[in-house]
Amino acid sequence: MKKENMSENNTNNNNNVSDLIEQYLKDILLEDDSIEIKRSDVAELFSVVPSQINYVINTRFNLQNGYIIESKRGGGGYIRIERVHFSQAQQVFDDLIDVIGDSIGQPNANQIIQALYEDDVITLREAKIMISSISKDTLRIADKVVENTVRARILVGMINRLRYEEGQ
Amino acid sequence: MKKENMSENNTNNNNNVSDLIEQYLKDILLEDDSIEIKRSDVAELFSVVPSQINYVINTRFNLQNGYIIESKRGGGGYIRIERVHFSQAQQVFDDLIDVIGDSIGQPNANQIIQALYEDDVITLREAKIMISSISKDTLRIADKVVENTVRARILVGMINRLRYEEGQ
DNA sequence: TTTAATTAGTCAATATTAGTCAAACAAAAT
DNA sequence: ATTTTGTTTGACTAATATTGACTAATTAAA
Repeated sequence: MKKENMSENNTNNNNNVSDLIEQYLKDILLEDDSIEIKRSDVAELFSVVPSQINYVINTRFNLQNGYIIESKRGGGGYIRIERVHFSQAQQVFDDLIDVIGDSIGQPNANQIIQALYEDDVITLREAKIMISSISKDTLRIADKVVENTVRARILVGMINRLRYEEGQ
Repeated sequence: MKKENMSENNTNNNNNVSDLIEQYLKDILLEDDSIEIKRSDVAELFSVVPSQINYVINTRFNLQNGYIIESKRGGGGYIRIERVHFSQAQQVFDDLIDVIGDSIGQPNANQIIQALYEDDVITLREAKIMISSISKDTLRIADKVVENTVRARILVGMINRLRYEEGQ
């Protein structure tokens, strides 16, 4: 992972608070793979409204950037930012997701899962779990078009989950 | 028996008393499969009102989480928390499917998957695949009622798959 | 057997967080 | 100059935790 500055400014005359908050969080993440913050604390530290923390997280700490966010509301609530490590097979995942598109039938979906298994990306048990999750009998959606749409989403969701692992 | 939570694999420094009580009870449960507490004692230990113990038990020690609760009022009353071992009892698959019914929200579904992981019925990776398959963001079904129905079917489908895998 | 004491359960009000969304504003691009 | 994109703000929403008044069950004492 590089930590180079995004294109816009190597010139540090940056009075964009969101960038400062981003840098603040990334500095802490240099120490640890995962941090927990209290939204209101960070907001106060930078004198911004709490929802700006959400903005920073949504724009700079999303999955594409290599972070997973978890949070909890209520007393003792928190936002956790965790850095993830991407697996090798990104291109394969991209291609598969491309093939799936936004609709896929059960036979094709099974083929894709089978291929992942044969490529040692997933185990046999994982393959079986995935197959059962998208089977026609499991979904039981009357409208074929909707069924294929939902199946595509589930399959893409699971494949996206294979992209990364937490921790080191 | 895993002690780390899937979503909390790091040092967790939050000030939420309910979480502390949960951890306190789970620490004791590491020794024994079943414990008996006196509600008022635990409440006093953590300086909370007694009914908060009920809150902790209801939210963290329900069947979905792999625990059975029994209690008795009156003099010498108690609350017993008993850990259920999923892998030991086919029956529990039935109970889980019963709990799921034909509709389930994402938080409850995640709890069930988490419990299956903690009881070594599924691996961490399998748990994460399952969670992503039923997540709100994956399904993206506008109608909440339909979403919960589809989620229930997917989860039941996957759990049934695990049942047939039993005994490798 | 009746009553008192001793437990746990329920439920709703309140408190404490984080999330969403769209409007206002600012900066960059055309 | 205008349009497009990114940032900041705050009103409203949602989730979770905490508290306490009231209820219910059980045992102990009168």
